[in-house]
Amino acid sequence: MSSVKEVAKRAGVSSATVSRVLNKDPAVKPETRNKVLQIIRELNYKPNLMAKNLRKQSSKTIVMVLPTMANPFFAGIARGAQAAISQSGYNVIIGTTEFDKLQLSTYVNLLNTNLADGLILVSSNMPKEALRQLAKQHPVVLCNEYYDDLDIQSVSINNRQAGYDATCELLGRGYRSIGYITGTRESSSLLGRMSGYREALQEAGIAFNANLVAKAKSNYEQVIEVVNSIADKEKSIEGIIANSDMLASYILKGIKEGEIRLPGHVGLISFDGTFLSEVMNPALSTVAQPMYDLGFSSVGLLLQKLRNKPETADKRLFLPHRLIVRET
Amino acid sequence: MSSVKEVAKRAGVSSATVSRVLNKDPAVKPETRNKVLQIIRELNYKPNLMAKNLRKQSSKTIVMVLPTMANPFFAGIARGAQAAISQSGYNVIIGTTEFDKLQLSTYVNLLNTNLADGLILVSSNMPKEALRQLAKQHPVVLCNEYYDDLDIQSVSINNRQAGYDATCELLGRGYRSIGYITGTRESSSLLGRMSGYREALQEAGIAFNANLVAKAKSNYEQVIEVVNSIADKEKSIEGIIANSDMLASYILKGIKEGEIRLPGHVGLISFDGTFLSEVMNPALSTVAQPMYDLGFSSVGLLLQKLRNKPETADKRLFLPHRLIVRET
DNA sequence: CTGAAAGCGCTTACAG
DNA sequence: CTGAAAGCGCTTACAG
Repeated sequence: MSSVKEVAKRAGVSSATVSRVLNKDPAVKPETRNKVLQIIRELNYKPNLMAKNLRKQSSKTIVMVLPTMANPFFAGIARGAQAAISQSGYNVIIGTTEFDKLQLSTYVNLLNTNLADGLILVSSNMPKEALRQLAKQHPVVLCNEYYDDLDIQSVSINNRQAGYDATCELLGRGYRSIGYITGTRESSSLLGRMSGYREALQEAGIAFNANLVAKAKSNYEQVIEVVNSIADKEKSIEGIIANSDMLASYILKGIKEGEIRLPGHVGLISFDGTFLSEVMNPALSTVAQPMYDLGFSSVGLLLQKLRNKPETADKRLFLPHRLIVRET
Repeated sequence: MSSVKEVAKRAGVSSATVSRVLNKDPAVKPETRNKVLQIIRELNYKPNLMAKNLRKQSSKTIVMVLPTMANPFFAGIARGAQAAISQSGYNVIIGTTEFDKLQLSTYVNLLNTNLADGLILVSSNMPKEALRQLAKQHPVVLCNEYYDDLDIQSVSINNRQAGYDATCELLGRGYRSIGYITGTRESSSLLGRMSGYREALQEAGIAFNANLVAKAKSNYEQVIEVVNSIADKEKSIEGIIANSDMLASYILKGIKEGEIRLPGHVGLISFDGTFLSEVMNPALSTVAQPMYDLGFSSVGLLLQKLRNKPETADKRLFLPHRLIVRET
């Protein structure tokens, strides 16, 4: 493995000059530059970026932490992130917590040990205080979640509006008893959607009914159980909003298998708009999120921070969602 | 940000001693160690791993390159990889090529610039010669693919056997005209499966019919077109093997939408066994691959190489697959 | 058991 | 336009 030193020796110049050529310093005389470039080619020299990064005090690496890759929604966000980073000169370490709180510290440690320059937290349920502390010390961008009282840049859809839109669709079909199935995580996005849900109900003159709302872990058995328990309590249920395509796909399967006992036809709208929603039978009505753009923008905003560009005015970036009505 | 130097000063010792404490050198006197550890806690000192890695000439990072996260099969492999790396002291950069050949060089460059120590190529279609060169210079592990004449460690299922098993299942139902739909990529895994397919046909006394085999890009329209073109040529088609759950899900959708014109009922078996196969309606029969273990083992083998452990005897690790017969 | 010194491979302020 | 020297923050062979 050759080094600047070796290139320098062979080119008859100093290491400083080689470094200048490498960094496209225009001050270098053309002849010198060409000589150096030729030697670089001859030796097939590649700079050691660990050394460069140490010297420059930057790892040129960012971290994106997602709950899991098992949900295509998050996989879509990761794709957007990859695309955004690809020509930037940065690398991205994509990590998942798999819903295990301990894991997050692993990734935060990358910041503390100078292995990463910034962090994107996707659908993180990190406590607000911890988040505040973290963002004080390192560049952080939130994806999908946001806190009005925290000065952290975020990217997401307008969840209140999205919840409102989904509910209105079901109300528009004449349904008055509408359930809401969520995952087990408390989150600002869920709160937003729930407030839109309540708002739409209120406008329709329907009282909020806590019996119609329930949490389920993201596995088939739990979802079946939870939907049945709602249906048992509220025989008149006509519609269900599922907080993700994954949840909705389990519900659909449960209905088909006869394991979910619903009183009759029930309208179903989910969130995310992954390919799952297209491919299911019946095809899912869903509030599509711009997964790719969510990931892409998150990276864009973080890079902007890292490069000390003047920040965009808004601390919160809202990307448009889109209600897609299909068969459910 | 504090450094070993600062810790050393405050603890009244040299940097060397601080470093020894950090690295759990047993030679350090207990009193000294405790004093140092106390200062480390007081200052909340975290070592700069860029510096450490430069000195140790290892990035403690590996790269896993996958075709895309959009396919849950690859997402499953990534999950296994994450799990395997988590307690290892290494980090993994997970990259996707999104079927763009140029992208791969980005990740290979991480090796050349000392930003990564080793590489896992998942379902890579890198040309064999390039692969040989690469593996000469860097630790490489292949996942899903393998080359008998290349001395590179690999992890995969036994694709010949898997193709054989899938075909036998359809033959066992009495079908004699069985199609095979693949993606557009040439690969050793596909060749393996095809040879199992042909072997099973031959054993059943059925001549191989090239009209029944076709490639499609992984998008709905292409799959519809390709399946229809086979069905047009071979009116008697009774069974289809799809090279992935993704392909099969498009076929199912095409049938349901009436866009695929099949002569009658057709048996369908896919590969992978992602959650898609469970959740589709009808539920897919599939040759399940141990996604998680494929990712996990790939990382395990690469770490073994990096740590200079004596390598396991076999260059090829075959993990078991499992035929799951559901509704299709 | 511990320290002084060298060095990993870069970059850059300074001097000329 | 270019070089000598210092330094990023660690680790380790050597000496004592």
